[in-house]
Amino acid sequence: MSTSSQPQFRYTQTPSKVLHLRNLPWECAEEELVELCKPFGKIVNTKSNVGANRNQAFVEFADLNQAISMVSYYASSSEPAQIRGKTVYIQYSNRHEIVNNKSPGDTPGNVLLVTIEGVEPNDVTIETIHLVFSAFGFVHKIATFEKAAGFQALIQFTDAETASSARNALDGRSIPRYLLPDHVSSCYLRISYSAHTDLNIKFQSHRSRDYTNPYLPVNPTAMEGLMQPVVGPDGKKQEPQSNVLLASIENMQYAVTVDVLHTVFSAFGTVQKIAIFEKNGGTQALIQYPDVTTAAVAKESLEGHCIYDGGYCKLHLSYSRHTDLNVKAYSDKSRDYTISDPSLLATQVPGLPAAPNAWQNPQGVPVHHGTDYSASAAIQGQPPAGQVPAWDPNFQARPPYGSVPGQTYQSLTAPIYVNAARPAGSSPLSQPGASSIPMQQQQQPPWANVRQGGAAVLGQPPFYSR
DNA sequence: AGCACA
Repeated sequence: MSTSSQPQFRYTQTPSKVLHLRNLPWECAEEELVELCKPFGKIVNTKSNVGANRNQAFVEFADLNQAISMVSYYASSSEPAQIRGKTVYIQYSNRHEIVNNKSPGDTPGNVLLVTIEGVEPNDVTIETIHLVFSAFGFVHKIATFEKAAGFQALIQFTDAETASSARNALDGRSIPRYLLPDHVSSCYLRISYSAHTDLNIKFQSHRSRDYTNPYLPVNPTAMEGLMQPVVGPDGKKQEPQSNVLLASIENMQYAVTVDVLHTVFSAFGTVQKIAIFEKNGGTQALIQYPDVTTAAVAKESLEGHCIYDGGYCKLHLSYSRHTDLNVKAYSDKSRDYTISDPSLLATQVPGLPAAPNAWQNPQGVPVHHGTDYSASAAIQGQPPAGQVPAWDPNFQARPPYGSVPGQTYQSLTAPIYVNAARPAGSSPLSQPGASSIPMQQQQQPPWANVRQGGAAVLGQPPFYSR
């Protein structure tokens, strides 16, 4: 009898854009896969360290013919495909695309995000970190900070290759015992790539260093104790005030855009910058004011209130530890209103006064994480030429506020709004057609109209419904 | 040396 029950034979596999590579050398890097495969076409995705032995990988070409050309070439070649002198076996994968293979931290860059596990921040000095990572090349800058994930450091190398060698050598390893205090038994490094390319270090301090600029001033207040919690009159700890507010948005039934936040928070003063990001499955935003006083007023006025009536998009506010956000001048998740020249909006020239403190917000800065290898321009926060973001075309498509009442305008991206069609009594706070939204810009945002079926509470900040 | 669930 034939063995027809076997699922697949190698000679009957159907071609696929995705190739399955096995017998790879130990810890084969994605760069090595790309080197091997890119002569045959454009690689749009990879997945390495697959299988029990982590010695298999997948490579996806842009075009089926490119995958066919690679398989065909090595099928008839006298020299087998090799990486580090080891023969690599190549077949068509039985899938036709690599799905969601990469977390952002796997996209190589010159800056590493290092989480130091099992230690208190004081156990590992910045000098120790510098020593350990200098073994792989010149360390330009280091910024350390404490996050929910623990004690972390951003370490900037000259290039992605140097960073990669450090990551490959140190990820999962411990800092040598003799560099640690006696009471620390183990200290594991978890290393991924940061999306940053250039850290902005303001001061030499116990938490940050710029080794490219020895004349950078030493920050007297950046030493111990700057961020000690303030104790209030009731003895409770109060978080230190800041000009930057952290807003958590609860029950977000409607999209909350940068523009929505800008209008809400502009009621209390000039909003300099906004960044929206996802954290712990929820949506959060950072809103930067010029001063602490303005932020404090906004916080007190808005805490617990809803952007939309009916309990939708409820705001919870706290003070951020940030003082100056590093955000893209214009993206769907961030805005820098301090850049006034429209030509700068598109290019965000590095080194402008308005682009500081890259290191302060390693997780909050919205960054495009493309799986395409050509996406590096976006990672650097600079839109490719010719792809200058435009204002939402819906803005222009809408009639000015106060046009025919009752007329409905539908947007692809927002819930349906109806001009001034708010049911009487749904909110005692805002009057139809008498909005006092303090507009900072000429553009007419879609939500300036009142949402159908309930009064939006935009526009009269001191009286938001709870 | 033989197919991924993060």
